[in-house]
Amino acid sequence: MAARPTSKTSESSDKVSVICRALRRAIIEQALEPGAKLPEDSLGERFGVSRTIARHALGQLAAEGLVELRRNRIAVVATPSWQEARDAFDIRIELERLVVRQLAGKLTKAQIAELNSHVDAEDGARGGADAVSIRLATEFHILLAQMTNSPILVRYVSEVAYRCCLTLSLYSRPHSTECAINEHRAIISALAKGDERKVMELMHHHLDSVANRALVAPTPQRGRDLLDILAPYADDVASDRVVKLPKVARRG
Amino acid sequence: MAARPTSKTSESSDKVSVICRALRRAIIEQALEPGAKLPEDSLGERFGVSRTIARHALGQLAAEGLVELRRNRIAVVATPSWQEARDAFDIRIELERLVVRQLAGKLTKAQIAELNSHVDAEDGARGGADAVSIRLATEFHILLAQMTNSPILVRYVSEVAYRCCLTLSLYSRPHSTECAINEHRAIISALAKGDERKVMELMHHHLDSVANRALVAPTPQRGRDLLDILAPYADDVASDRVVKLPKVARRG
DNA sequence: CAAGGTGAAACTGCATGCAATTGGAGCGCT
DNA sequence: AGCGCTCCAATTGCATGCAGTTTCACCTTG
Repeated sequence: MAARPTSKTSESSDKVSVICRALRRAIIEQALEPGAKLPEDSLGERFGVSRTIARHALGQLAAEGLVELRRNRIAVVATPSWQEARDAFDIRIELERLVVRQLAGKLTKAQIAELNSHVDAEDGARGGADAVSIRLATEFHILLAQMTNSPILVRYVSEVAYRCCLTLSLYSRPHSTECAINEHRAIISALAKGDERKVMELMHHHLDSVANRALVAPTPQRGRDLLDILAPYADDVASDRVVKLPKVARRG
Repeated sequence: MAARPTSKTSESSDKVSVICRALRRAIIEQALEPGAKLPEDSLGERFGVSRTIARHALGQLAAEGLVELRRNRIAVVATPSWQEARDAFDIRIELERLVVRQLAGKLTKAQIAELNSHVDAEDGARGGADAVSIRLATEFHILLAQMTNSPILVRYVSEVAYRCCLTLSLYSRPHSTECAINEHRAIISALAKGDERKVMELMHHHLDSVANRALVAPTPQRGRDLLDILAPYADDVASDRVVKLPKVARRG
């Protein structure tokens, strides 16, 4: 069970994939906030490709849930509801428990070293920008998933982790990354020991506490803006077209 | 918790989405076998759209893992390895346990009726084509997922279920759908009773037995064709380009 | 007859062009 | 000012065109 052939369907060095990666990163580092507009033209211009390609990339990202695509409208960075955020974390917990269950006691020394050095990097970035810390923390989980050698699992864990990352920028308050790092270390050590139960419990607790720390409250009223609040009520109206709102402060 | 707004990012009535749905269905009903070629031109012609659209659809399906896309080559219906099939089922088990856990004891009478009538339909189709039985069985699981009102969960369960469906056509022997139907009924009844533990156990057992019945053996030799058998050996060669095979019977 | 080379057809990768839709600034009316 | 209307720039939806790559039938050669 040393090494399975790695890639197959995903992410070659297509221009499309390049743009996807760039946007994904920009989104999880919060350079692009939820709701940010992503016009095909501008994207194409910025990346030096035609609209066709930019459009295709947006399609992929929409499939991953990072981007919202509405017919005839400018694509925007996704703005998951609080409930969706919670759902994403629930799914993530199950998937990552599966990851560590498969990994417990099966890691090579080299892999453990790789994990440790990643956490060291997380540690080193503690003083820097929040965005980088978040990205590194996310990448730790993806790194774990990759060690299962299961492309499907990698894909799902990555996707759901990115989504969670996205929600952090919406609902999170300034957080201390410190304990998360310690939890990462604890997980590595339990993995090395091969204690399956323990590591699953650790991962569960880790993600659950991240979720609880991040997703502060059901936010009954302080949703992002009017549109979000009214969205459910719009179901009765013909399409998803809201009635027509008086001018109101919108974020850029 | 009556009804959350349904769609958002996914599957409007784009031409692209239409094609995706059509192909997805064709694939899971095995009208398109794994390995079948999907040239953009032909697709476009058949669905009365341009290559651009067909291409975009293929991109989406590739993101779902139903189609394999290799640069400059004709897209083909995915041919998952046995290991990937097993991985898919493992993930599916976790996801669907999550589904029924969320659903236990929370279904309305109408929903239970809907589930029952679906299983009746499965029952009715027992005499007919295998393809239809398989599709209906898969749709039962997707129906369950939809009742969670969690779009993310719906998406992942659907995707992974389709993938599993695909693997069935590769590695399955003629199977009896009968017991699967009974298991579906048992799940409904446990859901209605609200017995969370029981229903999770039932679902686990159900999927596990489907997987074990389907994924017969590591299939050391009887892979689909020469190319598959040789694929691992091709890793040493420069790219993924196999050495050059003597002419040999290929399907198609 | 098998192995290898060759050219045309098939196909993909990508850009561009055109029609249709949207959104928002500006204007007039109250 | 507030509200509604109109019209134009911005933007998307989609088809088509061209260049580069792959595939495959056919032909040549040993």
